[in-house]
Amino acid sequence: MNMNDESNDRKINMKMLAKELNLSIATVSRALKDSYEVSDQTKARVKEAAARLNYVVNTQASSLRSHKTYTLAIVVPEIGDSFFTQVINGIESVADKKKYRVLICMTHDSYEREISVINELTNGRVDGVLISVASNTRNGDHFNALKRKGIPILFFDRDFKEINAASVKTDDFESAYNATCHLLDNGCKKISLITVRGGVSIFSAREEGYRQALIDNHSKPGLPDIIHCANEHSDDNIAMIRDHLLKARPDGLLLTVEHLSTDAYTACQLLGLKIPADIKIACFTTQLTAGILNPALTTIQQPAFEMGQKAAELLIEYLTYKYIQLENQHLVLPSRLILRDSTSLT
Amino acid sequence: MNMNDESNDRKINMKMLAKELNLSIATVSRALKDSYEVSDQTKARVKEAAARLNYVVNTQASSLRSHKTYTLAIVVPEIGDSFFTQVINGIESVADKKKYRVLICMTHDSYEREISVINELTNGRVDGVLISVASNTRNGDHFNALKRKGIPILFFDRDFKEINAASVKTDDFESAYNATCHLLDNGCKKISLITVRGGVSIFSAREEGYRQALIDNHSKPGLPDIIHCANEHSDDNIAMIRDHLLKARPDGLLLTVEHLSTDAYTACQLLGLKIPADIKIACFTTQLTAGILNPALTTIQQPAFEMGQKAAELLIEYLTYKYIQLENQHLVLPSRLILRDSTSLT
DNA sequence: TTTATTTACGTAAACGTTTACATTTTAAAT
DNA sequence: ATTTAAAATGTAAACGTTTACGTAAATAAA
Repeated sequence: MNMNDESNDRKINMKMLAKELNLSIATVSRALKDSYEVSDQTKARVKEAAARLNYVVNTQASSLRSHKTYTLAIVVPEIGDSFFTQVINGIESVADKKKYRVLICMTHDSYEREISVINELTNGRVDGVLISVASNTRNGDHFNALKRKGIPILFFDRDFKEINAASVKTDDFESAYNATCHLLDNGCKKISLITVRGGVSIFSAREEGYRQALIDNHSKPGLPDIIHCANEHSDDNIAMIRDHLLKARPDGLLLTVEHLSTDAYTACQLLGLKIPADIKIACFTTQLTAGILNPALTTIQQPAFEMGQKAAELLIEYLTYKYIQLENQHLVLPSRLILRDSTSLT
Repeated sequence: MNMNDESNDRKINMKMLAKELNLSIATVSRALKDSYEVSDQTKARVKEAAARLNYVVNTQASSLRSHKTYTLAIVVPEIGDSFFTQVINGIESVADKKKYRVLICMTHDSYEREISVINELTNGRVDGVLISVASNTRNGDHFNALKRKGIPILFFDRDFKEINAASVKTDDFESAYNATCHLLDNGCKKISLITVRGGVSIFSAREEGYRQALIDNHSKPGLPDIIHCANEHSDDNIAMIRDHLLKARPDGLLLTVEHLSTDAYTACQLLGLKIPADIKIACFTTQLTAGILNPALTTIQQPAFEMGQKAAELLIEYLTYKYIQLENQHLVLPSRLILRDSTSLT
């Protein structure tokens, strides 16, 4: 590698390509975009030179001028959650095919951070936003601001119902209902729901499914029994669950969110409770490790990857041909109840 | 909300702010950046108006002009891996403080995708790149191209040794050595290493640690015994491990990467092998679920979050004050061996 | 008072694209 | 050969910032 290499490589733009080829910048730009206005021969020349000189378009200049970024924002509470990870992979898989990029943003499940993340996105960095809202989001002004700037929004999994926007969700009510029935069928008399604080609709839907299953099965007094944890893995959660196990003595637990499985298992361990003999547990999660836990965990497995795919397809469809009425699109994908040892008959 | 709101909100830029305030665009720009060239009174007026009108700077225009993006790229094989997730969170935590954003890119552990991701980043989208290389990356031209464009690069965890660049890693040799010794101490006579294909230096370092521990402890013939899996969770891996368990009959396994734990546990289950009675297992992982597996898994826990923090601090330090010689920075952080039931004496 | 310095602002040229519009070249129609 | 249409290219103005440079007003130094 000589000094020439070094200096040549520093910033090669269309102007240089144009000079190299004795063409105007306009023609170079069009050739690179396969415009019908430029001859095949010129296209070939331009592309050859671009490849040879390692030219890569400056997306900032490009989108500044064209108002198109070919980028989708994905806003999630956390990426340390197998569900969101799989959704992201689903989104990325279709985005990639359609020549879109993704910008992953985390809110750390905080309403305030969500506002600032969304506000940042109003500046034209992205063409659209796919979001799973924070559990304590209590107002949708930031979403409306985004919509008013003409940036379409689509909710996946956790939506915010006051906002009129497209959504892709799972059948939370039904799957919680079915899981509760399964626990009842396998002999549970006293099932508690362990869920998280915050007003996210999917959690209330899961709660409703749990309640309805109890009603339909003539549950004993003292039920429903619901406790609310923090929406992150924590020692407080373990203590809270342990106290509940001691006081209420449930023989079944339905956990509404992935990270609660570790806390619930730990609490049972601390008390010497045997799963499933003393207490049966089912959890909403997509973690692959569920099958090798002690004991293997019965899960309500959501179609996370597919959810991401559907969400991205919908949004990109809208961005490409504006003819679909995005706001009216509401998809519901079915979850699967995967039976494992943690709820088996003893 | 009336029609006025709707239309007012659509695109508010510095020009409009300037007109609203009877100032020049330059003064508005400077006021928003707290330049010493503008009076406190004017700054206050500008900021008030900006807040009132929901102005947010167009980062594309800004970085196009200033050649500063205040964005770091994080390039990882996968985000569905607790280690990378935690590193990302570490990076983000310090980036946030220093007013940097992060752009997360996945290579899906493919050399080809890595090239295209890195090439995309040469166009000025980011100020620097933090990367953990794909396991089959066999050439560093794409990294050199990036460096030649003046974009600094820093490797975390998985580096590419032919490239002269900063790195933040863990003590792979020592921790593999210690884990192997621990297995030997607890009675293992025949320990196999389960690792992944590809020429990433951290895997060879872990392999060397394993080898050296065997040598130092006068291991039996037939050792070292090493098998190479695909670098993703797969049924092939399970089959491969099962075959190995049948043929070689090891009484100890050292797993070099997180996702192998599920495969190894599953393979043992299939063969009816009891952990730790029949076989003891230790694994490099940062997963929280390790403690509730069946049985709880002994882990070499890497300081993932801290690694992210250190990496980001180093890179941002360099970007802010160019006086440190980035390429000469090589940090090694110690891992911790967490003893659990999967390797306990029986 | 005059001159020098400091403070606060304005002007205008970039940054690297895209694209409406104009122009030239080539081919087709008369 | 002339006119008309189509194809290929060029010109120049945007997109929304930042910043070098210039200038006027206010203050300090002479």
